[in-house]
Amino acid sequence: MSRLHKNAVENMVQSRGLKMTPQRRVIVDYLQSATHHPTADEVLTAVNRRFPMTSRATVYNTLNWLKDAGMVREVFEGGGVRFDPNTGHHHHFVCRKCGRVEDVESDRVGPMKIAALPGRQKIEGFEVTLRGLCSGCQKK
Amino acid sequence: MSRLHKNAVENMVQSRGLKMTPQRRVIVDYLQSATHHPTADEVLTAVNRRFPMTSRATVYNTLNWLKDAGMVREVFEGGGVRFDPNTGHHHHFVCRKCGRVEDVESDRVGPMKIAALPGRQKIEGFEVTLRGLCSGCQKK
DNA sequence: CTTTCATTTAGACTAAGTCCAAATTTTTAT
DNA sequence: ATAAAAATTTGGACTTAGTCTAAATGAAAG
Repeated sequence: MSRLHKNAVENMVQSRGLKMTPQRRVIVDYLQSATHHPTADEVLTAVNRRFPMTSRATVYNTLNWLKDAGMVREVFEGGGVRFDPNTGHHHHFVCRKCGRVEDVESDRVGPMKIAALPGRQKIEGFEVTLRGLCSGCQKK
Repeated sequence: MSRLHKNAVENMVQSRGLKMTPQRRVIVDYLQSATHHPTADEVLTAVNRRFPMTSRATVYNTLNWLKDAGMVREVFEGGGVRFDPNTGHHHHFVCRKCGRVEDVESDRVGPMKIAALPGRQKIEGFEVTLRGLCSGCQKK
């Protein structure tokens, strides 16, 4: 597990000749401490609590820039795009009832054999999506 | 593997008191014979080759109606929403370059052990997403 | 063939995201 | 500390995906 961290971001910014701004700091802080996978809109709302003038463009700029640097990942689940600050190899659990998305650490899933595909695709990696009911939805 | 089939659709239409129209027939035909997972826009383009006046609304209506009947599945991969006419259990390959999504039959992926999760989720199933380069994108 | 009722259509509308030029801020060099 | 250079922010216009609507059309049953 390798989670987004402020220091790593500051280093990366240095080495790429980019600039660190208050807005970017707030975005990174928010992603760093998120306990779920926020949407771009949730990030925008969060930043606006500190810097009410922050524009959508700035949020998307920063998010895309973190994504290009491999420091956050985009996750497409439940019909929306979410940002995952955990870029290590891991899997997801998705509740079929409430749509909640949770991380599943790599070591919970055993090794798996994959046979060659018929279309000469080059396979570089894989992820597993577990589906079922989250603990909250089992109670009902 | 249980793939969308014209006859099954006609039966379903009957039993639900719906109507079969030329537009719907073309959409079903296209999905039935697609070798990948088309986006709504690809479906629209395909239908328009036969019925140039077909509106976006009709395509979405039909797609949603097939989805509600469990005859196609929505797949959120390759950066967009795609429609999968194969509703049996299977996996996916996603090209990181062009976003193309292809089916991977269940039996290509070996058995896999999954350890219990920390949050007492009830796991009902899983899917694997293979990532890499499709044969087309390897050539360039 | 007529009636009924689902369906199609174009266009208005919304939400998510990108792009732009002008204004601003960070950083570097003085 | 200051000015110049370069990256960034901003708001708005724009695009793309998708939904909704009312009026016109078309399928199917009797």
